[in-house]
Amino acid sequence: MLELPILGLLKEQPMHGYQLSKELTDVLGGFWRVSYGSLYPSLKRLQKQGAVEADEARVGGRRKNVYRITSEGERVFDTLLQEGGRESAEDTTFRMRLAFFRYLKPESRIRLLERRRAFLIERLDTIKARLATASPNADSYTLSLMTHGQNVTAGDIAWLDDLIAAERRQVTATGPAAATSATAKPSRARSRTARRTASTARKNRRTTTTRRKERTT
Amino acid sequence: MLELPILGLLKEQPMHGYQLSKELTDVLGGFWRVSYGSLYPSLKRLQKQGAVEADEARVGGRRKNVYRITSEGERVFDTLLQEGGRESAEDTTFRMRLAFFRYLKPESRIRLLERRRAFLIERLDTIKARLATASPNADSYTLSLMTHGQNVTAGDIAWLDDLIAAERRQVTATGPAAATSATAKPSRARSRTARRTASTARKNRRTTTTRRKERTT
DNA sequence: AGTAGATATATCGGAGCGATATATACGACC
DNA sequence: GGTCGTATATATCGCTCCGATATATCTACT
Repeated sequence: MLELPILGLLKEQPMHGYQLSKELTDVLGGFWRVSYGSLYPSLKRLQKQGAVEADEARVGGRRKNVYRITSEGERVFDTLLQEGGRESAEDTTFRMRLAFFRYLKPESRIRLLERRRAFLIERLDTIKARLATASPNADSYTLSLMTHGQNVTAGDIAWLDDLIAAERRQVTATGPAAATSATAKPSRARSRTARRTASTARKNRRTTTTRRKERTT
Repeated sequence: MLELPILGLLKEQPMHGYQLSKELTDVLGGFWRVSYGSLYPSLKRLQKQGAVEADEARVGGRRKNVYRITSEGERVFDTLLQEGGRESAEDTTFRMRLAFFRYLKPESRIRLLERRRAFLIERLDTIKARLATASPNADSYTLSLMTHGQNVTAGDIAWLDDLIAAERRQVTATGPAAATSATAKPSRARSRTARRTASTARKNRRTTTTRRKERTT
């Protein structure tokens, strides 16, 4: 899954490995920090797969392998952005996808956000069930762990609800049939339309569909 | 670090691999789910290291390797519980430690809680700094990711503050000089003293010599 | 008798990680 | 002028973990 953010960065401009390692740290907002032991093998895999191509450059006596994404790579990127991904790294994978959400059409964004939401609801239910049954004889620290996990999960769901609400608002505002915004992003700089997703909302969640449960905290 | 929860469970009672895989899922409150590809190699490492010993049992025609912790294993457990651990898995490692906090003295608990707190404060500062500098030209989703990360981290810190306060209250209530370990934890750890005398008495002769690899069969 | 599912151990290939090796470039300090 | 520390840059080693899969046996139901 490291392939996803690598290709995502190479979509913006060709880069060499070291530069990628720096920018990859930023792209998820400071979590994540890649290791060279992951990055360089990953680049080789992508190269063998035909998703990237390397041009050797030389600045002074210093060698650089400048990678650029191919059309095959673009296809791989689209696939990774929307599908698959191992469940064990679900949280990380979701963050990676979100970091490149600007390349998705609003409907796809909503689909992924709701898939993630369903996953978290399931996790929340698991925790609740466990808390309900194992409560009497459990260790107090484990109990605290579970309660905290419940709160965090509920908070994550509320956050997703905000994101979903913002996307829906944007779709209906732009016109439900238009939806072209994914194709022509100039660079990583924001699209003005999607800009207020994070800041607004918090008041009018509870959209149209069957939402209840959570919010307990 | 999988060794920590394995030894922690074996401290309570001897178990075979499959049983461990079940209980390991519980021990962290439903997060974590171990894989056999982690568990069995991990058990072999522990065995080679002398931290656990296996007794082959047979129920009907079915073979079981029942593992029991050694005194060396107890020492390894204490070390793992208090020190080291890779930074990349910091979150998971902390959860594992917390799940076995009952084996620590209150002062050690407070020390670990505050170490964790310092780590999270640093993470929070990093996020804040990043938000302050990269704010104007960043992608809105990345921004949202960082803001949410900031909130979650702040929540974690508040949770830790509660845990620390609870520990301190308990220390001063019991008497600052008393500090007898687990101090009235009703939890799952009871009745271990009797069992431990039996098992330690049994293994004292084996410690220094003839560690003959493994008990293959 | 047949089969579905739980119990039980084990290994394979692959991916990520921390550490480390090997260079070059460049400013700072003495 | 030398050299020390830091940043740039690529690459690999050993290890752990993971998902998937193989191989059995036992139980329960059909």
